[in-house]
Amino acid sequence: MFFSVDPSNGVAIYAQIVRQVKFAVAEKTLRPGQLLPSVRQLSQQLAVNPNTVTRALQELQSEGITETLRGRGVIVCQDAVDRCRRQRHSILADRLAAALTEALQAGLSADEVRTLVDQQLNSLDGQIESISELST
Amino acid sequence: MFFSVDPSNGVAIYAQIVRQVKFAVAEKTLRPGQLLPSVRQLSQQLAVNPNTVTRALQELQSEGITETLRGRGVIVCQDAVDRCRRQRHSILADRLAAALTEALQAGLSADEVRTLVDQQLNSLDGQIESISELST
Amino acid sequence: MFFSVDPSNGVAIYAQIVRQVKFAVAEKTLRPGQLLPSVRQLSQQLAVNPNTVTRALQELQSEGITETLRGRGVIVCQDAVDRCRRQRHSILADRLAAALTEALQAGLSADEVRTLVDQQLNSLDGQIESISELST
Amino acid sequence: MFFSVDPSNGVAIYAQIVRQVKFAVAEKTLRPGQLLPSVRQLSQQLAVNPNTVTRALQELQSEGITETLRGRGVIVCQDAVDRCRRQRHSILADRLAAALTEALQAGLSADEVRTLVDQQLNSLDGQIESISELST
DNA sequence: GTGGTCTAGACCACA
DNA sequence: GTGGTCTAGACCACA
Repeated sequence: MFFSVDPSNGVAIYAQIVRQVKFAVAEKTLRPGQLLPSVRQLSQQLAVNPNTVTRALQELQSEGITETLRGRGVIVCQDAVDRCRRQRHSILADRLAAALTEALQAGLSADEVRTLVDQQLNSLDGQIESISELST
Repeated sequence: MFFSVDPSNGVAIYAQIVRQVKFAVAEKTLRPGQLLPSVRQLSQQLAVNPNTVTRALQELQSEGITETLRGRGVIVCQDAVDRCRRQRHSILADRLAAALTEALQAGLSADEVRTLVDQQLNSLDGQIESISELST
Repeated sequence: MFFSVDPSNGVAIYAQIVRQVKFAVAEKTLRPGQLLPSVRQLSQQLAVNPNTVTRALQELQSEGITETLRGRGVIVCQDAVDRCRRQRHSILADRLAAALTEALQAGLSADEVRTLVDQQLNSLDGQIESISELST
Repeated sequence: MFFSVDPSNGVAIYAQIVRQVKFAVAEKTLRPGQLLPSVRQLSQQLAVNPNTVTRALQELQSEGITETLRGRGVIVCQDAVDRCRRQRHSILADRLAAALTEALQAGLSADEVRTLVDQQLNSLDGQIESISELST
């Protein structure tokens, strides 16, 4: 359903997985107590090595977002939603801030940046809606 | 004068340097024929290992943006401005698009993203102006 | 100098490494700011795969015991000593408690256990002293 | 009656079951010819998957401690008592030795270890007596 | 030289 | 079927 990974976007693959899981928990697409897709499923779906998925799950577990039930799978912790919500905002804001800073330093004015953002939001918004529809 | 590097922003340091040089050329802050700061100066200014700067200069040279004058230093090529202008737009747009896509996929609406962008532009704009003034 | 690993003692190898590093920090054999042996050195010294060492270092980093200096190595955090001291006691006590519980449940009396402990301490004490001397 | 399992004590669950059966035989809590509790009973009592119990029984059978009577259940072999007694001592001593070695290597003195052992024996001893009473 | 990331694949414990 | 651990080895960024 919902995870995707871009090997060339500068963020480590395992970190992209970590972020998307947190986002899904914040969004309640993934609910406390719910089983994550298995390592094997995820690694196939993302076309990524199982160990890379495992690395992401280790990180999530060490942050107390997920919990392992031996032989059953990995579930979302009861108290993960709040933590994920708080992190979601700062993760997104940090990344946006980095991109915007770069644009301003590159000599664009704030207005030029706003225009660029609007263009992109319009085109992206359409794409993402259609992706969501596809997966329905 | 104008370069800065953020080791934790997901983009390799040498790539950040490459981008900033291209941006400066596109902006005419750095003009064809002009000498770049030396590897030593740059590495000190950025608090970065000289090899990392060298790596960036190799990249710029292989893309035909800069040229080495033996015993003198590294200069911007005559025909680099156009190429840098074209690249600037796509580099910034790609990075913004990646950040915006992530925000939309994380469940924010286009309007929420626009609000976030505005907040950040306002705060960043102030900071960057004051940085520019400092370096004047 | 000081790390050793027993692949067959029921505790995962990476966890044994984690514990020994914490113990060394608690003991001040390893001091804040000091570089750990490199992954390659440790993996050779312990006759263990480098990835296993890396796994241990990830754990230590996620607990805030160590910190990575890119290209330089891994150092002990300034505030790690207290945390390691507190953990050392509980790690040792937990493990001892498990072994002692097992002995009592197996039908030994408290006195029999004490005798067994004394025998072992006497023989072990000698061995460990001689190991320390060897490495001097 | 007497078995208990700790999923987080570093020893595989099936191995904990094997050990406790051997201990019970050594103690004559479980006598030659006597039927063990059924796989279902044991797995319920220990809150463990039946396959894990089965795995333990396979191990016991392959060591000649128990024997299967088709349609009746699993009984203790006639000659198991001596073997279990011999093993009990070495199992307990090995595990204690490992825990004590770790404590000494972690920098505790033999006296500090003895004190720790005494504290624990006192508190454990009480607990285990009360458990035994409960199950009477 | 340093650690970080990723792939490929083995074997184990548990359900 | 599930995840956990470990090995072996590649390639990258940075010092």
